[in-house]
Amino acid sequence: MEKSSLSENQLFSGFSQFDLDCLIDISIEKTYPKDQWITHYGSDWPYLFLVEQGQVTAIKESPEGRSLVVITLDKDEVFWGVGFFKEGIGMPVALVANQETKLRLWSRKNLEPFMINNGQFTWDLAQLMAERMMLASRILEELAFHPVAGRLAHLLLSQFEDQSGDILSRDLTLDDMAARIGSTREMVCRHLYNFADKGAIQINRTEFKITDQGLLQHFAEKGK
Amino acid sequence: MEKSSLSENQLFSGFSQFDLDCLIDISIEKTYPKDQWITHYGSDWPYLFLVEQGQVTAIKESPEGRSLVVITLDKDEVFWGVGFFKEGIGMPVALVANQETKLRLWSRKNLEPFMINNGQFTWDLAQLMAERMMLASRILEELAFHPVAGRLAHLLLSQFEDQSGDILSRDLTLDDMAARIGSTREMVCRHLYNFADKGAIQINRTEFKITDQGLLQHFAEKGK
DNA sequence: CCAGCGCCTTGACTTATATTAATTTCCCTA
DNA sequence: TAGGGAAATTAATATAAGTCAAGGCGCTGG
Repeated sequence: MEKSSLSENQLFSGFSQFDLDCLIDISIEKTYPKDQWITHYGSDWPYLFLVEQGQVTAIKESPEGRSLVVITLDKDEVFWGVGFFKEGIGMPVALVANQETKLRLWSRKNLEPFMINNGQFTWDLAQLMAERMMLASRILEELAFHPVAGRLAHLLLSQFEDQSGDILSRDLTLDDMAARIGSTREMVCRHLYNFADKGAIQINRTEFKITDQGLLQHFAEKGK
Repeated sequence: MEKSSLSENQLFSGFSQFDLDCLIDISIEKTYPKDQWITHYGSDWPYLFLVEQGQVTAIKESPEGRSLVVITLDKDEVFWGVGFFKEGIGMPVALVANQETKLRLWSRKNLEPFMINNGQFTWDLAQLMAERMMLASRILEELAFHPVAGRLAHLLLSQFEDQSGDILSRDLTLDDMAARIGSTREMVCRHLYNFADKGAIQINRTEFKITDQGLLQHFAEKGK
C-alpha cells in the first residue's frame, strides 16, 4: 500500500518493486497538523519530498508582513528545499501545511548516492525542476508586466475556468487571493466589484459566478 | 585548446579526456554578432549551451515594450532553453548576444542519452538549476516586496560594491538599469539623484561614485 | 569646428496601488 | 436565537510609479 502510493507519481513510476522498497527504506514519513510550518524562510532544509496526503503551500514573506504564495502542492506532487541540491543555502520560501498533511521525505545525504547512480531518475527530476522554473517565470512576468487587475483576472480563470457559469461559494478569502497575486485584500475586493460592474462576473459577499469568461480573459491580458 | 575550454566550467571538470572529446563531438559551435537574437520568447529551443566567448543576456519582454533582464551570462557559464528538458514548451525569455559571442550548443536529442547514463553530470546540472532557481526567487522577491528605489540601490551594490569610493564612468545606460530592475529610465534617473541628495552617491551626467555604501545598503533594504 | 544624434535630466501631470479606518454582513457558537 | 468574531466592503487619503514633453549636454562624423 505504501509502495503503490509512491508509484502514483510520474517521478517514481519507472522503478522496480525492489527499488521502490529501497527508496521507502531511506525515506522518513512525517505528518503535520493543519497550519503547521514545515520549514521557514531562510532555513537550511535539505529534503526532497512527496505529498502523500493533504496540501502544502510555499510562501514568501516580506519583513513588513505581506506574503506571496508561490506554489500549492497537492497529493502526489513532489517538491524540495534548495538545501537538497546545495548545502548551506537558505530556503527561498517557507512551507506550510494547509490541512493535516503527510509527507515522505528524503534527505540529501540519503538520496544523493542513489541519484548519481540513477541517471534516469535524476534526469526526470531535472525535467520537473524545469517545469517549476516555468512556473516561477510566469509569476515573474505577471508581477513585472501585469497590473493587479490583470493578475486577479488570471487567478480567477486559472482557478475557476472549468466552472464558468456555475454559482460558486467564495472559498478563497480576499487575503488568500491577495497573497496569490501579490496585493492586498482591499485591492482585490475593489477589482472584483469592478469586474462585476463591467459584467465579467457576478458577486456578493458569499458567492460568485463567472458570467463572461472572454471578458475576464481580456482583463487578464490588458488589465482594463 | 577546445577541450581545455570545456573543462573550465565546473560542470565539465570531472570528465576524462575521452568523454570531453565525445561531448565536443556531439556539440555545435555557433557565433553570433553583437546584438543578435539567439532565440526569441516563446520559441521551442531545445539546447544546453556553454558561453565560450562574449556575453548573453536573458530578457523578458512585455507586449507594451517594457523589458526585464533576468540573467547575464559571461564566458564559461552554462545555460539552457526549457525545451532542452521538456518538449514543446516555449522559451520564457529571449536570449541576446550583447557582444560578438561564441556558444557551444548541445541539443536535447544528442545529450539526453548521455545524461541518463551519467548520473553525476545530471546531478551537477540539477544543482546548477537549483542555483538559477534561487536567482529567479530573488528577483521575484524584489519585484513583489521592494520598491523601485530599493531595487535600484541593490543593483548598484551588486554591480559596483567592490569599487566603492572610486569614480566610475556610467557605462550602464538608464534604460539598461531600468530593464534590470523592472522600471523606466525616468524613474531610475530620479532615484539616482535622490540617492545623491541623501549623500549615498555622487553623480553627474557621465560619472558617479559610491560615497556611502552603508546608506545605499539601507536604501536597498528599506527603500527610503 | 560645428551640426546632429543619442542619451540624460527635469517638471508637470496621470494613474495605479496601498493604507487607514469605519462600517456591514455573515456565520458560528453558546 | 442573540452575541461575538472573522471576513468583506467602502470611502477617504496618501504614496509610489509611470507617462509625456521639453530641454540640455556631450560626443561623433563630416
